[in-house]
Order: sequence, then C-alpha cells, then structure tokens
Amino acid sequence: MVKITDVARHAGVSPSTVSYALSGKRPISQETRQRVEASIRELGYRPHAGARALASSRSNVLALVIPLRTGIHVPVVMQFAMSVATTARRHDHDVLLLTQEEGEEGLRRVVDSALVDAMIVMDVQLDDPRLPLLRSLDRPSVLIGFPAEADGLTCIDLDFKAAGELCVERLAGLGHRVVALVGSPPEVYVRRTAFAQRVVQGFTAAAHRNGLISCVHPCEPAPAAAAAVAEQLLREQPALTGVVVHNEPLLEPLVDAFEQLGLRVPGDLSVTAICPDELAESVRVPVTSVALPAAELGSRSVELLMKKLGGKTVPGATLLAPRLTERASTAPRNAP
Amino acid sequence: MVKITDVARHAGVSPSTVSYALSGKRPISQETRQRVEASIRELGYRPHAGARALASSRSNVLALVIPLRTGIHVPVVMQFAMSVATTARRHDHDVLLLTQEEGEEGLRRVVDSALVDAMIVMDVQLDDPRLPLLRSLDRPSVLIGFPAEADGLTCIDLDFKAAGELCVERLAGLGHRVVALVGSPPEVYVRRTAFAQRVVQGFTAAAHRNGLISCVHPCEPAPAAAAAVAEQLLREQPALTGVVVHNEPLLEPLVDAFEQLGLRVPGDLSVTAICPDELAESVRVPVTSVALPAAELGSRSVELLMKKLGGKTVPGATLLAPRLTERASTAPRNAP
DNA sequence: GTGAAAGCGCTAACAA
DNA sequence: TTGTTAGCGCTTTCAC
Repeated sequence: MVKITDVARHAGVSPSTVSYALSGKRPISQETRQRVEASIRELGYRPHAGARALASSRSNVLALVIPLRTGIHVPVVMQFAMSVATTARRHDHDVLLLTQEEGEEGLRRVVDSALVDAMIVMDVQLDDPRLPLLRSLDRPSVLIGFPAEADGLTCIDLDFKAAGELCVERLAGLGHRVVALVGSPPEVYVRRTAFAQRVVQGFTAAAHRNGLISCVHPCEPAPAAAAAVAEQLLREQPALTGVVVHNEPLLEPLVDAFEQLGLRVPGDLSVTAICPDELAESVRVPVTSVALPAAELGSRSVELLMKKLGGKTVPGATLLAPRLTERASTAPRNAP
Repeated sequence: MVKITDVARHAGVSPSTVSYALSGKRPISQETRQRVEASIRELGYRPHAGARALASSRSNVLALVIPLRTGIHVPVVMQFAMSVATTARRHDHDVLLLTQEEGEEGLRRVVDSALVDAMIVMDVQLDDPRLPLLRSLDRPSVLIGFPAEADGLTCIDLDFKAAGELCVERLAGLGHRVVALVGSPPEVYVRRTAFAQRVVQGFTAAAHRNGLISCVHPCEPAPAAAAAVAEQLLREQPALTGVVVHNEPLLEPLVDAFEQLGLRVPGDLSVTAICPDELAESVRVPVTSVALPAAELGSRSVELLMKKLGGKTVPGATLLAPRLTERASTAPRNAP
C-alpha cells in the first residue's frame, strides 16, 4: 500500500506538505504542488479513509435512510438515491445506505461510530419518531418532507401547495369551470405526511381565485375504486370537465373509468396529475402532470448538507417550485 | 466522545481486554466480560469506525454497485439493495452505495482507500469491462449475473435455464402440446448478458423432452409490438395453447392482445412468465410465473461475501432454483 | 512556504 | 486469563 510518507519521500517534501497539497488548507508554492501531484499520480496514492477519518474527524460519508413502506413509489426512491450518490461524489463524499428499519438506533450507531458526517432522511412523517434524535445529534441532517414541527431542522420537498395551484391554473387557463381533485387515501390526511393537505389547500385556493366550482375526493389507492369515484363525480357534478389526480395507483384506472363512462380524454374531460413523470407518460393517454422532482430533491439535499458541513447556515425549509409538463390529457373546454 | 480507554477505566480492565471482549478474539472470563459489557452500556460506548479500520485493516463496509441502465426493472434492483443492506447488518457490516457510472475507477477508489472490504456488483455483462479489475483486486467480490468468462470470480443468479424448463413442464403437465416462447429483444441475445440464451435452452430442451411442438420469438420490448407478435404466433401455430413470456414490458400488452384476438386467458391460452412477482400480479389476469428472487439473491450474495472475507472458499457459480407461482393465467388444455 | 512531531482511537503482537 | 505497548496512516498544531 502506498502511503503519504511514500509520496512525501518521492516528491522530496514532508508528509504534511502532501497533506496540505491534497486538502488545500494552506498555501503551497506552484512548483511544490506540481511535484507532489506528479508523485501522487505516479505512485497511485489513495489516502486511507480510516486514517483520514481518525485524524480529521471527518469520514466524508453521508448516510441515506431509505424507506421500505408500501405505498411509496419505488422508481422515485431509486432516482432520488442515485441523485444523492452522484451529487455526493461531486463533493468528494460517499453514501452509506441505511434502511428505515434500522430506525433511530441505526442513525445513532452510524453517527456515534463516526461512520458518517451527516445524513439524509427520506419519507419523513408528521410526527416522525426520529425527530428528537435528529435535533439532538451534533451532526447535520436534511429531511425529505415536512414534519408537523420542523423547528431546528432542515427540510426540503416539492411545494405541493403550489403544485395543486398550478394544476388548477392550467385547467382554468383552458377554460374549464368545474373541477375536481381526486386525492390521496383518507388515512394519509389524518396521520403521516403533510403533503396531501398541502395539495388540497393549493387546489382549493386556486379554484376560488379563478371562480371555479370545485370539489375534493380523498380516495382509496385501490384501482378498483376508480370506477366508483368516476361515476360519483359525474353524478354530483355533471358539468365537470377538469380533474386533478393526486393518487398514483388510481391514475391509470381513473382515466379508463372516465372513458368507459363515455367521456373522451381530453375531448370531454381534461386530466392533470401530480405524480412521477414516468407514470404520467405510461398511461394510455399520457397525462399532463406536475412532476415529483426526485433527482432535483436528491441533489439539493446533498448541497444543503454540504453547506451545513461547511458551517454555513441554510434555510430551514426549502420548497421546490412545481413544473408542469403538458401531455395529451388536457385540452381547451369544448364550446358549450 | 466515549473511547475504549474510558470503558477500560470504568470497568477496571485494560483497553485490550475491552477490545477482545468486543471482538471475541480471545477468551475472557465470564465475570470480566460482564463488567465490560455493563460499562459499555452504561457509558454508551461505540467504537470509532475509522480508528478500528485503521488498526485492523477492516472497515466492515461492503460496496454495492447499482445499475442505472434503462431496461432494468427498478423495483427488483431496489428489493435487491434492501436485502443486501439488511443481510449485511446481520453480519455487522454496512453498505456503501456506488453507481454504475463510477465504473472501474470507483471500484478502485473505494478499495484502495480501504473504504470497503468487499463488493457486490450488479448487472454484470458478458464482456464486462470491470472483470479484469475485479480479478486483480485483492478484495473479494460477488457478481450478480454470469459473464462469458467467469474463471476466478464468484457469480450468482437465478437458474434461467431451469426457469425456462419449469415453465414448459408446467404447461406440459396441464396438457398443452404446442407452446411458444416470447423472449427478450434480439439485441439482448447478441451482446450483454447470458440469461436470455439460458431461458431459450431450457425452454427448448424441456419442450423436446415432453414431445411438444415449440417455437421461439425474440421480441422488441415495446408494448406496441405485442399485437403483431400475438397475431403472428396464432397464424404460424393455430394449435397454440401455451405461451412463456420472458420480456417484462411485453407481458401485459401481450395478454391483452391475445384476448383481443378472441382467445380467453386461461380458457383458450395458458400464459406463464419469468418476471418479478409484482409484475405478474399486476396484470389484469394475474400471470403464473417464475419469480426473479431479488431478495434471496441479495442475502445470498452477502453470505458468499462473508464467507470469502472469513477466508473460506465458495463455489464460483451459484444458481438459484426457480420457484413457480401458480396464478390465474394457466389452466388445463381444453378437451379438443 | 515548509517541516517536525504529537496525537486521533483502536487492534494485535508480545509479555506475563 | 489479562496487561502493556507499538503501531495503523493521516491531519494539524507548533515552530521556523
């Protein structure tokens, strides 16, 4: 194994100079730096991660806590993880995979053993049991999602309120006057996460602002429920021409259900959704949607963490602006 | 931070005794061990990972190289990764996430810097560029999939040949006499991975053994191709009553296509597939299938790696026996 | 701008 | 069965 003393000898400098040349923590003359760099390359030197961590109390590793719960859209998690890994590498860090299952104990373990410098926690719940721990730990963390009480924490997520608004604005802009939100399952609104309520707020506010008639239907995520919801919606609001879907498993069956009730999408009914792009694209009638920006969430999380590790302060809350992609499921309202 | 000397003082023993009590690498008297354990608990001691790695040249971290390529079924990768992480923890190891993108350089980096002790490489190609490196590295690795030349490597995968056979045996057992394999896209057979060919071998051998009439159709993965294939199959083999599908994106559209050609599944046509269970279950007519045992592959990989790290020798090739799950898409052949 | 040297916290000889 | 101690390879004061 090549070590720093080997490089130092080869370059005719002291080990500390090699170290400083690598870290840039003190000025090195142009000439010395080049000799050192040449020696490093020539000898194929790679600093020993453990030794470095021991001496510097920095491991250059981030923990990423990944959810296992059902109801999570797997490709989104994957995309997020990949983005975190890629971005971390750009900042000279690696990523340690932690399962949700390991819980608070797992977080404490990797922090106390100095395995990681910081952590990213996905799938944060309203009353997440890990919150007190994360607050008390002396290592920085970033949460994906917003708990009920976010004081002293750094959180990031899609701006779901703005996403709900954006969907409605788009429908209103196309001339639709009666719109409905098919939302997440009822239990989501009660416990767990806040994003579902935020969508409702945005949807309702924007409908109001635009003078639309609107209604909200929380809905079980079972595809079987789709036909019932579609039928109920049309019964209650025969003039309905715009629908916002915030319920992944329901999207495809719902579009089918409307068509089977004799409504063309987008001819008679325009549909927008808040869901992963790939889902929106995979429906038979590709759906105009606000994307869940998994990759951006990933890279932004890492960047927040890097700032915190660098001693900078960062905003406690970061909301990503929604981005709507036009697809085949929306059209101007038919002339009456 | 609590360190080993703190624990030693508190327990009235030497640091080495604490270390040995933790590692079990030399006998400790019952009484001493209990005092040490009590002190550890009381002080909340956690060994410093870096210090440990430095002194023992073992990081207790495994690298997991995850593919990014399209055409990979994401939930399977995720399931595999989770299984690796969970199993690794049972062996007191952690998992470092590496993207395919990092390539050989990434593998070399984490090994040379002693960040990881061993690695698991997913999505291995027939002529994978990483093979020479993996062979030359002095750290053990396990590959998921079989390259063309596996000498000196440890590989594990589903036994795709047996999977092909199993599907045919099942159809034959139900009385079907004319069967077809709808396989992976042509290019898969040419380059990349070996599993597609293995399925064909198993399929053909079993058909032969059972005296069945059989044919093989490699097929583009585009759903649009489904109708064409279905139509062609029925034209060439009007007596066809059994189909094996080894092509994830085609499964659902193919079943649809057959039904639109007037064939009931399983009334007129029995369908089996080799694909992730969740895909098989999600089709309108749930499909009898041989599962891709992602979780088992994950845990078995880790166990192989642990054996290798322990100095034991392991088989170069491990083939997991296929497991067929009966679902709604298969039935006895209609009386003629 | 550079060097010398004292640790970082742990493991594993070696010694008893 | 237990203790003493010399490193593991690096970073970072302190000194020049």
